[in-house]
Amino acid sequence: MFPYPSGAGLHVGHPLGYIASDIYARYKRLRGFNVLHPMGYDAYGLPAEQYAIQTGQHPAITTVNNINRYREQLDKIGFSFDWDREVRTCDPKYYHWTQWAFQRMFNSFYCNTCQRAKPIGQLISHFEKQGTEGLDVACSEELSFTAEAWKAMSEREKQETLMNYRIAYLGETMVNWCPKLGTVLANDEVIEGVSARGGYPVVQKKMRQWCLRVSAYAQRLLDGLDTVDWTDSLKETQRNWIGRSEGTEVRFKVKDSDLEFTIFTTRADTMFGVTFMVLAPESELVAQVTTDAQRAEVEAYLDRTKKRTERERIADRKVTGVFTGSYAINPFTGDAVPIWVSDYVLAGYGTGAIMAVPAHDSRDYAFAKHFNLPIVPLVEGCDVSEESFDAKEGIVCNSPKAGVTPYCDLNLNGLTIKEAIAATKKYVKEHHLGRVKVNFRLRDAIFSRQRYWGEPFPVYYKDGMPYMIDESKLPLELPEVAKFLPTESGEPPLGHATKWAWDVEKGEVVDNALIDNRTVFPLELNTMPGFAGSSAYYLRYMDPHNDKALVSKEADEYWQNVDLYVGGTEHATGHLIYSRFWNKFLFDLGVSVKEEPFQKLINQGMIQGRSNFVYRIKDTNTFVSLNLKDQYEVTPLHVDVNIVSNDVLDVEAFRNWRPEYKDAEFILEDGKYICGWAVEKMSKSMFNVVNPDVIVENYGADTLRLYEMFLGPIEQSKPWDTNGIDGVHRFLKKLWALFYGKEGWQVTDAEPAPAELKSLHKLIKKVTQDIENFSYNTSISAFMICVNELTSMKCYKKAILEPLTVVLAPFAPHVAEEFWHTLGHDTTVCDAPWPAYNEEYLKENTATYAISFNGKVRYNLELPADMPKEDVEKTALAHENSAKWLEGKSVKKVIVVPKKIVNIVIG
RNA sequence: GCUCGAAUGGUGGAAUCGGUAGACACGAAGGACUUAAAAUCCUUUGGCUAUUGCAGCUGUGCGGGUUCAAGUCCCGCUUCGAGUACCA
Repeated sequence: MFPYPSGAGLHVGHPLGYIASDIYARYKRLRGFNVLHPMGYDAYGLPAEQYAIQTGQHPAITTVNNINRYREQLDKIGFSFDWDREVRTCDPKYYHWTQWAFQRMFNSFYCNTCQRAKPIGQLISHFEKQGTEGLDVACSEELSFTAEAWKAMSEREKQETLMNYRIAYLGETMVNWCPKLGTVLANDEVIEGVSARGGYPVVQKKMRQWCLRVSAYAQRLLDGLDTVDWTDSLKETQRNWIGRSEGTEVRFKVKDSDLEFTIFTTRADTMFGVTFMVLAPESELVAQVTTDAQRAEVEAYLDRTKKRTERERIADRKVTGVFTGSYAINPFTGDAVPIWVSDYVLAGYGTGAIMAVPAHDSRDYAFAKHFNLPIVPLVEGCDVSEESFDAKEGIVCNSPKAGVTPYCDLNLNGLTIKEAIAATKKYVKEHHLGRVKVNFRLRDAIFSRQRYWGEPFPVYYKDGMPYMIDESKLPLELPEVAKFLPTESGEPPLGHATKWAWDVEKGEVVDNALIDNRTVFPLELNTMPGFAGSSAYYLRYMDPHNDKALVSKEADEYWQNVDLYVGGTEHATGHLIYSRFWNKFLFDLGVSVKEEPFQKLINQGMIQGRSNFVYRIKDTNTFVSLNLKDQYEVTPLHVDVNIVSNDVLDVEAFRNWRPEYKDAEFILEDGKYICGWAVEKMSKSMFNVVNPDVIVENYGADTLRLYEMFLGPIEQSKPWDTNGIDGVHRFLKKLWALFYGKEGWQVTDAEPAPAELKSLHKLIKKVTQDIENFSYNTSISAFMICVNELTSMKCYKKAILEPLTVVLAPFAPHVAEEFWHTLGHDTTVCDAPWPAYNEEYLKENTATYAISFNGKVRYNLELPADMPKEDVEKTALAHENSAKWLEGKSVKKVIVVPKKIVNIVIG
């Protein structure tokens, strides 16, 4: 995953994933593969713009500076990136194709029957021939009109109608509005009611916004997860986010009225236990069903809920609601049940109306208890006096109730819940009471941002409706503005641009003054969100300089999709959903050859900071060492980890660190000041940031690479602790000592001994297997063992060191390169072939068997390695040591385990 | 609440199919070399009891179970982490 180049530069945690993929890339190259290992920058984003607002510095300048700093830092670590393929999302040559894809989405609709996107022209001809008859397509709302009605529509009406079907569409939707940031945010950019960036409050607001019909792809996004090699937990996160739910829609008539409305339920089996209905406050039905007697009360309630922000609703989950005065007729019982309004029903999910079955739904139960509504249990033997019975298991009863004349001929009594759901679905279908329906939690993505630093939309407005500028005129470049803030009239920052109008005839951007709404029209003022540019960048790497297409057919067919993608789990419900959606759309267009963009995904863990503390005695400038601090009243204070070594404070450095500590006094233990420590986020304010540049300067790039990998499994989050780095650094020095003795270069051409070959081949085998499993930390252990063995055997023979150098190359490329030249090669180590290991060398002559009795190991026995199982058994039983364990007992059976264990079971 | 994952020495972590738990590394203790320091090397290092009996017992969050054999499998808990949350 390419990085967002932030102003803080890289800390030691950022390169982790890049080191892991670099090792894999180098390994695959050594095995003879053509590897595409690229790098680029996700260069549009809020921080550069916020910085611009504060300082006036143009975000483009900030961004370039940050990129240069990133590049400098990355280069120090020695990555084998193919920099010729670098992409930057803010480069017009790049966002040309972001805009292009958006236009294609605008000009497409989603056909549910064939489960793919199609050109909007096909939809128009369908309308011309038969209106909406026989149409099964993704849409914002179900429309129904005839061919004649379509033809009678004005141009504007037609455009409005098409909006309902386009994959990129302008929609009037409830959005997450962040007043502080002055922009809307996507669902994944809001966490617990506040913005992910900055933590500012977010409110719900209705706005006309560009949206992407991601929901149309919900089923494919779900199914595709079965075809990719990702961790189960990440797939599970995406499944939850997509939230497929199979259920039934049922129509309820309103008593004494022509009105009817539809509810969605996954528990069709509970139709006989409905005791009231609930509408979402935002539902249009509320006004229609409210009786005059209740009107004042209902309106007061709506008013109150509107004022509550998302955050307040989360924080305070009191049961609230109001009766509308109307009743609905249950189509299964004929009963009239009251219709209520409550904010526990969401307008955005299902139909915005529910049937309440308090006996079997905890939320309905709480509501019923609060307003004293009846509760009818429907499962044999369940107790609903204290809480609802939500489990989907048991035998149905009371459906219908005994002794009541049946209203319909459906009887669910005696069925299991599963059977009852199926039976009800069947009944609903046959009697046209509703339909079987699959709902998804996944919503369409809101695609407009009221910001400056993002891709401009290639869109102009005519008669209030959006039109795409000609595809051949792309890219539409981001204009200059005087200010990066919203305008006085509340328009986005692009409202400040003076040259931001589109001349259709000339096909170019012209001055706003020329707008005449005949040939010159105003351009869109919103920009695209961060995920626009980061959704298809991997395709661009395959063919980065192509100005005719996002990617050529040849390049795409050659490289296909990403074999190995490395990045954090924090993108599970953002980038990794959008990217999959975007790629599936391009797949439908025939642009991408693979339906899933990322075949294998590895989630690298976060590197946390390891903070150090000093303890100041209250009201003094005296600091007390960790293990003596309990004798005083102390305040723990963060101290810069760079002046602490193995938790021992450099007292002098501390006095010089900040002026207020110049005269600090210390209470030491064993002559040292020991600091406390804690694992926290790596951040400036905790003084625990470790810069990779400093590590490279002190130990070299290879030590940094090795240590980052040695720290633990890639997937795991772990604190950075510079202390352990000496271990891997020592390993490199020992290896160096094999090549260069005290008298210098000492590699010989002598024939290697069997023990030396064994050591080498053990290493090659282990490293080969480990790299394939991304278990780099254990590989490095294997290197250390091998080098220790070779050192103790004083083996510095070329036949051993040469293959060793090659397998080391992915991990420590600089050192390996140096050795490779020393060994007399004028090629680079990257061109070497990966050495094969020979099992012959690994074979043992003798094997040590652990002889155990009833699972307890008692003694060891040396036997020839190729001794047959039966002979091992006999020898073990016959051995003199066995006699004392067998005394007075009989042998029940003997088990010889491949791992050289003989277990003798005795009675 | 629901879903998923994890728990192993002072620390990071090994243990691939159920087969001698603690590889490798850090830290710590002791020693060699050195005027001294750095660097390097050697020894010890889960706990307990021994240590001129060189071994024994115990031990992978807790309680059970399966098995000749469990860190690993099964059942029931505890704690921590991640995701998600009036989704009907």
